[in-house]
Amino acid sequence: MSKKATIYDIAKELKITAATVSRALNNNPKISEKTRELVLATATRLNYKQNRLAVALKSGKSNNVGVIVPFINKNFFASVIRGIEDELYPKGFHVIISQTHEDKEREKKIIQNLINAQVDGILLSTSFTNINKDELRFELKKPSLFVFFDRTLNFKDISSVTIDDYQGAFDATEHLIQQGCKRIAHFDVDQNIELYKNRFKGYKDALKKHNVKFKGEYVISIKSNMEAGKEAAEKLMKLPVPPDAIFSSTDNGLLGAVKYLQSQSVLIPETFCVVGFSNEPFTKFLEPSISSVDQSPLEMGKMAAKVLLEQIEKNPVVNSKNDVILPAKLIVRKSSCKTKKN
Amino acid sequence: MSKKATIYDIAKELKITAATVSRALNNNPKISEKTRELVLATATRLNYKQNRLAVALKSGKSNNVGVIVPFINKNFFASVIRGIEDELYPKGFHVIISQTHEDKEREKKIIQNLINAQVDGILLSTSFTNINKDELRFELKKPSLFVFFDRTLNFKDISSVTIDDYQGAFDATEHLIQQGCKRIAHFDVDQNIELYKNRFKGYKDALKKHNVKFKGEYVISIKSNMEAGKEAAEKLMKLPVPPDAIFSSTDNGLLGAVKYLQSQSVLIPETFCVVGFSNEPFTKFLEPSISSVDQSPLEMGKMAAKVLLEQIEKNPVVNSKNDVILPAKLIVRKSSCKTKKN
DNA sequence: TTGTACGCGTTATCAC
DNA sequence: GTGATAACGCGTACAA
Repeated sequence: MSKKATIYDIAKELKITAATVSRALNNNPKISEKTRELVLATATRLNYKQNRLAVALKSGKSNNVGVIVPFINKNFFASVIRGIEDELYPKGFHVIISQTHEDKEREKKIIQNLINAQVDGILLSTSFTNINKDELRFELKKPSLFVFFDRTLNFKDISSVTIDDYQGAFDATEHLIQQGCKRIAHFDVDQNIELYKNRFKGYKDALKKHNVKFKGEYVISIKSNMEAGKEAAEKLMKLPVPPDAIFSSTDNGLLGAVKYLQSQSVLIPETFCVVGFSNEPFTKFLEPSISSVDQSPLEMGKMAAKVLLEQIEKNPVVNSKNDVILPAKLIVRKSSCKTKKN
Repeated sequence: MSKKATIYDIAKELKITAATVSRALNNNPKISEKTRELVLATATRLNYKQNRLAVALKSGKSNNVGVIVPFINKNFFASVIRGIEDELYPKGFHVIISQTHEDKEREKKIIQNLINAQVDGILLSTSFTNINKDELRFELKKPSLFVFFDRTLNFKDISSVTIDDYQGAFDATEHLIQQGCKRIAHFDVDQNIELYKNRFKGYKDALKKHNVKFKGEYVISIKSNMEAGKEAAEKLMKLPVPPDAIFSSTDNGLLGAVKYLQSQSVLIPETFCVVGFSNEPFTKFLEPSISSVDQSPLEMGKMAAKVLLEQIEKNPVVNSKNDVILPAKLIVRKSSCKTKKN
């Protein structure tokens, strides 16, 4: 019972050859009913388990897919991975997780590692710090297949799955305007990141459409955490003409701002409205509940997995780029409803 | 550039043997400096990547570890996995994630699958629904190595890493008593699960220690979600003598209760105190902030990984069981501080 | 210091 | 329908 049984053991047991056993196990049509049953029976008796490593080595397909994220214990990424796993597992793929910790060097090493592990593809949400496209570019040179999700880099031949950050930001800002807000501030995170650039653009365009004057001092770049949001809010409220609303590209940053405003007895939403981005779980439970743009992480994960599978199947003939943009959905809650409740 | 380079390709290039190449690549001492450099140079030139599949097949070690959780997109599990990955990745292991969706059959299949994939070990937080120990028992019969975490089953020869649920519950309850609460209710989840049983026991023993009478009608079994907590709170408040505090084994359930109590204008913590379990992120941000017992998921993940690694190293000689119990830490916040602020 | 030969567990291509 | 053999990529005794 100590060693794992192989097809060879089964063969010896039945005085047949390993090839026959393999055929029986794989439902090869050219095999007699009798031997098949015999093989299957002894297989279970010996507690035989197919060695996927050997199959992978032989076939060149590991049936493993690598997933790279900055951190796994962040609601958004955890949910994306959930979507990926839900899509991939039923098709016989395993998901190998790695975290970059926002470290560019680590990201490179992880990619190397996954390629060494012969993964059939890699789903990647790249690190903020990874600005040097060319280095990554080198890694991405086949033979593994990549798909970006959420945090993409703009390569000509690599597919990506994102949400419509521009539209989401546009809708959020327009909603604030329609609620009667006149001076809408914006929390930005990093204009080097495509996704934050798009949100900023959506914000600006919504202002323009409704003839609301854009003011540079209302836009603050912050880190995505409470402290930064708090400081930013403080700065905003000390302006000669403070804003009466914030559209934030980060829920976490907005949270700090909300806490600060409440500590200053600013009434939300009566005199000040806020909308965030990401629809983090806590937004629903706060008092007041926070409006936010949902990123449908589960769908994103599923879609990214689907796109990858397609490319794996048609590999390596076509090099078709496929950029999927999922809709961003504004979730309106109390924090942005001056007019009535919700 | 299309096919992956192998040690054979390097050998041919240099008119030496694959064996020599292998030695050079593995820093075998018995090799000339010259050839080593030559090999290394052509290796990078040909963009050679070691095939971990082949190494694994040859050595019998895949350097992959399977992790099985009910869902990955739950803060607790995501954080445990983060801990596992943080511990394992630097040692050259990859983490393969699978989710059971609380489905017992799926759990069995996943274990099979991981064993087929030749993982070196499995870290498992078992499904609620998996009550039939004997079936799982069958799967667990070597040669793979298992370690349970958080949701354990009581096997005589399988290690586990948990937190001290009993102590955490005891501390939480005692804290409520010390705050002056006289009638402390308890939200239980499922007494079939070891961990909830221990929390219930901690609750009871704390009451006993302080001579607070235990009342059966104050204990309600609920699902771990808001709706269930809401209903339970409603039921409690309609009792002839309603409680003045709740110690809940689930933060999510408690959240529903809090929302209900607030809707009924019950003052928390002035006239009603609550303490939860898990220290979910939202507990910190609510108004009032919710006291909760922290489960240190990161540490749990790291510890589970460590225990597994130890067993992998001494495998297969000793079959030493190692049950690690991490401390549970009560985080006191506003929701349970009748006396002063926090 | 390097080459030879073999095995890890499977599957595929020939034969018979 | 089944057997024999080669091959996937690598590491390692053994020999030279």
